[in-house]
Amino acid sequence: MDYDSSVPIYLQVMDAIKKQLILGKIRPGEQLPSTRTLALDYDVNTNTAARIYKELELQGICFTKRGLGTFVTESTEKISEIKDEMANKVIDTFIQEMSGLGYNYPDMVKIIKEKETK
Amino acid sequence: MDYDSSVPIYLQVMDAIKKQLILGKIRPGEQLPSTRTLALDYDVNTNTAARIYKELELQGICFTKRGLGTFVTESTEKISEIKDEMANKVIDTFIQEMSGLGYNYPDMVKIIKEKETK
DNA sequence: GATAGTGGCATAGGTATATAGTACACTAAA
DNA sequence: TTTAGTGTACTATATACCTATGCCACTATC
Repeated sequence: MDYDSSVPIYLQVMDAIKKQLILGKIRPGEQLPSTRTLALDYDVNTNTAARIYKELELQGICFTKRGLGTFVTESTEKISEIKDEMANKVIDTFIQEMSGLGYNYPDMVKIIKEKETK
Repeated sequence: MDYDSSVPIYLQVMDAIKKQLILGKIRPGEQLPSTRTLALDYDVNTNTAARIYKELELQGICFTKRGLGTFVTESTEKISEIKDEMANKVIDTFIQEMSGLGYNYPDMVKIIKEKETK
């Protein structure tokens, strides 16, 4: 995985995991890799891996059983909630940025449709 | 100005200045505020203000006359170049993020049109 | 009980960002 | 020449992030 040096790594990995959850590549209730394995998978330090799970737990996305491992929430509602939340953030950012650059809604729609055909 | 703590301040101010340029609020060739004034305006340190102009100069957006001040480039082509560059970055990021969340082009268009009516 | 695998914690060091404060060099105008 | 305003440079400090390393506590299994 390539990292954008202007964004903390732990946030980028968190987003990557959340996307896997949203796309169904990780199922509800499923056990996540151990912190040490995650560290290897994403080429980060074990402390960073631990932080990733800790923050995801704060967001209600996973839970931890000490001595056993870390597991994804079983709540499908929570997962679709996360999806809406992430999508809204992306959309709002896009609209705000484009407005700031002088584009209006029809401009945005037009641009996206043009991109589609390419 | 409110700052997003997850993005370096100097980048956020640079973007703000570039937007003013794109929207015509700053004219080609116009003198920019002094580093000390910029620091006051944006509530940052003088060193950070100096860095902002230094980085903008690296991007060809402004130039400095020592002892006189910092001035915006007179090239209108450069300015429209910057606009295209910024817009393309925003658009590509949007499309990539939304695709990663499982949305396709028609979805995106639909969402934006919905936002417009609100 | 011993072992392996899990999360959790503590210490230390490095880098980037931002701040505070000070000082210096250049330019134009009084 | 003096002054005010400009950019530039330097040191020091603080914080966040990331890494490296080691150790401890819990759980399941042998």
